[in-house]
Amino acid sequence: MVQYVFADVGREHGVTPQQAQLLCVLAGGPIGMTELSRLLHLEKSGLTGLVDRVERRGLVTRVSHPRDRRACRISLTDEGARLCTKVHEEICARLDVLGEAMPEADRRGIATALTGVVACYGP
Amino acid sequence: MVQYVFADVGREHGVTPQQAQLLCVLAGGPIGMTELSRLLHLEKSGLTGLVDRVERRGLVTRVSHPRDRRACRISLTDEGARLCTKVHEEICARLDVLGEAMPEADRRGIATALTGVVACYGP
DNA sequence: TATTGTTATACTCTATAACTATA
DNA sequence: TATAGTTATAGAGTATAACAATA
Repeated sequence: MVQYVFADVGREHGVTPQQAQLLCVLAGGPIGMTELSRLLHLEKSGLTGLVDRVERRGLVTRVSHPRDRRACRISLTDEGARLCTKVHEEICARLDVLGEAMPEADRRGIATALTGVVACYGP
Repeated sequence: MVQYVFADVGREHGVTPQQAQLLCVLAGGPIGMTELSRLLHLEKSGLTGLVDRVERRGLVTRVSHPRDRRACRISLTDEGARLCTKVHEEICARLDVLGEAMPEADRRGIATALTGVVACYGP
């Protein structure tokens, strides 16, 4: 259900789930291709195309690394950052609706437990 | 993380996440294309191709409806059922490992709360 | 030599629109 | 007319392998 919310909100803003995920990861600051491919569980070759398509829409740019001329870092443009914020807010709003079906105590319990799992096994 | 487990296990058995999901849905018994497209949040046109590819691998078959000659129902083959069981068990095993990071009480609390949410909003 | 990122290739997934056959 | 499913088309996602440039 979370995936469907992600896909629906993204589609309404003209981005695919993978593109939305890329934007969300970049919200924390620019990242290089190798690190991105690790975070997104994607081969670098596939990432090249994904970044190409999102760059073509003006949502990210490749910024060349000052000291390593092989490398680049992917950075959100202003438009990309705006879209990212909007999509993120909307996803959270719809997920909050799902959360209202359960008692406050359960919500907090789940948050705590899952935070622990992610801390152990997460990215 | 659940998605990654799903993808990893599927790949090790030669099926994509979407194909694995199709097999899992069919584990409950044969289903028609229209109903399947609703369950999988897929357009019928896309479903045709998905079923084609899985059928080509001998994991499902189209069974024609006895009374409505337009319709067919998709059914797991013996091989498909075997693969489905194996993949399902392996996914559960790996997710159990994640669950071990949290106390038994949390696990049960999450199961109960999420079951409630799915009952409200799920498929 | 190892690493960074890209290109080439081949499939798979997905949506839209137009279509066939049957009800 | 309405419904079940397919075909056609176009774009997007993904893995593998080979590659170029730089460290």
